[in-house]
Amino acid sequence: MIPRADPTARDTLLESLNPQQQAAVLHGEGPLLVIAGAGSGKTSTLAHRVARLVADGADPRRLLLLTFSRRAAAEMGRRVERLLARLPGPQRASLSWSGTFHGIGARLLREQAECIGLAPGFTILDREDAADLMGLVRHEQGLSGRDSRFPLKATCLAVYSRAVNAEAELETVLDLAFPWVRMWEAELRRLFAGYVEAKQRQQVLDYDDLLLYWAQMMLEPEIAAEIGGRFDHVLVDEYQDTNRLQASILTGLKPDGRGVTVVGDDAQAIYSFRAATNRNILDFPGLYRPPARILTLERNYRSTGPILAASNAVIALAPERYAKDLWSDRLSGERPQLVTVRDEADQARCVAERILAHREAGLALKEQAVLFRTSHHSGMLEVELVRRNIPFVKFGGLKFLDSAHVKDLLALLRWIENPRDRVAGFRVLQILPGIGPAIAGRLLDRVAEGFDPELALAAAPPPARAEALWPDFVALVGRLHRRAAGWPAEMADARSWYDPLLAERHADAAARAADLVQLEQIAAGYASRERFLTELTLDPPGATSDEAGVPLLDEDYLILSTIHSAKGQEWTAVHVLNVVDGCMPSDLATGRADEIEEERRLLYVAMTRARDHLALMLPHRFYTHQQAPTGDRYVHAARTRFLPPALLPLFEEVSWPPPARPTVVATDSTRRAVDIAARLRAIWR
DNA sequence: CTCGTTTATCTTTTT
DNA sequence: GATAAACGAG
Repeated sequence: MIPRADPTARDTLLESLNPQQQAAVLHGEGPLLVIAGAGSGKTSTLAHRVARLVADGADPRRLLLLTFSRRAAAEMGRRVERLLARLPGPQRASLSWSGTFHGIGARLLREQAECIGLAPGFTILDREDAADLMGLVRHEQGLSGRDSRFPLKATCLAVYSRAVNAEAELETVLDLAFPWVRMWEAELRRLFAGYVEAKQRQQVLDYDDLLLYWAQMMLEPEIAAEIGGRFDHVLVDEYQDTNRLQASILTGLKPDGRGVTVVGDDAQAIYSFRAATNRNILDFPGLYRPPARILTLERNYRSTGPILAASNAVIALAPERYAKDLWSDRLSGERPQLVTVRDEADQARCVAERILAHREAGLALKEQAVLFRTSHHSGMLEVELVRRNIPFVKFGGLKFLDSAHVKDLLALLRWIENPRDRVAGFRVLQILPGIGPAIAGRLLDRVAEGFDPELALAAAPPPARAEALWPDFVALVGRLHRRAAGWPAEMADARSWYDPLLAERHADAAARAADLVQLEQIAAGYASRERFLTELTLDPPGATSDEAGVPLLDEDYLILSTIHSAKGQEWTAVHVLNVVDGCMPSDLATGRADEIEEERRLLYVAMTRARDHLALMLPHRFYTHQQAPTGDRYVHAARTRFLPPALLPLFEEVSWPPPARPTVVATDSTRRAVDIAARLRAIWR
């Protein structure tokens, strides 16, 4: 039992908080719902609550902190650690149960595997691996080919995932979210059954299984009591982004709501495509007797008055939401800007220039961010930034783990860790020349039957074209299987086997080999092969930058991020790209009213990331990526429907390039000449 | 059977 | 501009 801390520690904790925040921090044992507006100190309040509980004697090892996204989890963990470090008294154990739902789920399942009939050595499929497995089953069931156009493996996985996460019938999911594959219902059902069987046979779990098995496990009264009893408090951040499955996990952990705190903001719900539902927030209070207490944080500490006014106006047009009015006393004369540019190329140039101007004015690149709806929207800007030597880090689109060579090497490790993992084995065997799907399949069958993959492979007739490489490969499998070299030395072993093959397979082998060196360095940071594989799939390196590699932490760099990945973050200056109809709302999401509402909240989230400076970019036309055989390339875009004329007075409208230039037709070539000059100068910089 | 080439289709956002 | 089916040469 940790001794009660003295009351002064408590007082110090509360000092920096406003009365509403203090109420949330001091609230006792009953269920608590905190509705926290953007920039209202939500994370901070939750972190303070944790610290307060510890100051009052709670054992930090008996606290469970859950979030949806990895970034939020990391941020929360950091804040709590900092606060706990400031508490007086002997060194305190740090939080041992803090992370994403998926991460914590993986830990609990690994631990409880025996009790629920799960192989403790299960491996986890990331989304692409899961899609590959879906593709395999899809092929086996004869759903490929024909004159039919069966949905792609990724689409199949999306449908499956949606059904699982929403705890909904396939029929309903198809009607609501995937009407264009409606006619395949029977085949999809059969496919999903096969997919689930394949996963179980191979002892692999996909992301959804981490929640699904966890939720199922919580239905067993004995296990539920044991696990729930480990935690005195369960705190969930970003509750608006949780889905039915996650809500049922929470109920399973703490049926009576004692010690449960959830924090969220329905105005920032942007994950309904993942089956997140605002019903979780709305229904939360009524789950308990007496109902949960509701506290609202409405004071915004982040943004200036004009930025907040514009953001509030945008969200105020949403037909349905929790009533909540954010206010700020951060005065400023600067309204957010609506910057009209000709096209995406100009948008890239303009944003780059404005960012440099901010930096000239003393604002570090790290204090600035560029946000966009989809990952590829930043493509042109990335080119422009590289050209101007502006370092940046991009969040949202993974490249490192997605690249073929990295996946190859990881597949090898995963297959050794779990020889029944067919997706991994399939991939590994086909690295060898002369081995294609058919031979690989046969070899995998042999491996699955035996206990020792080395013996199974050695007994197999070496495929003709792979004959020369075969003995080395079999020996490597044996060493890895027996863990001869130990971790992380096996990583080097595997890499030295793969390196020469890489040279044959790819022209740019040098760059790829460098990636693998980096992977090996990352691997060295993990205690074991199993931990490495699990944690890398659940928490992959989130950022990619240009080929130069991820900048060192102390360097200055600009942040590029999808709006989804930007949630919970804030910057002094924010640019939002493509605030036009077709991008926001995305023309893929203009089907149903609730989809459009989610896009509105997305814009709201983007705008409320800004502290002092906010610019929304409006290119007059933008390039659509080969949408249809109609071949239309440039689309004329209008300002997003979320900014109707009535809201324009809240913004300052500017256009770029400034209209000062005489409007001769030749402006085009003049400006191009200026760009080339800049490029030439940049060569020597 | 493998593997390179050719053709038609579909594309968000995250764990 | 990636993915998957289909074709054709070894």
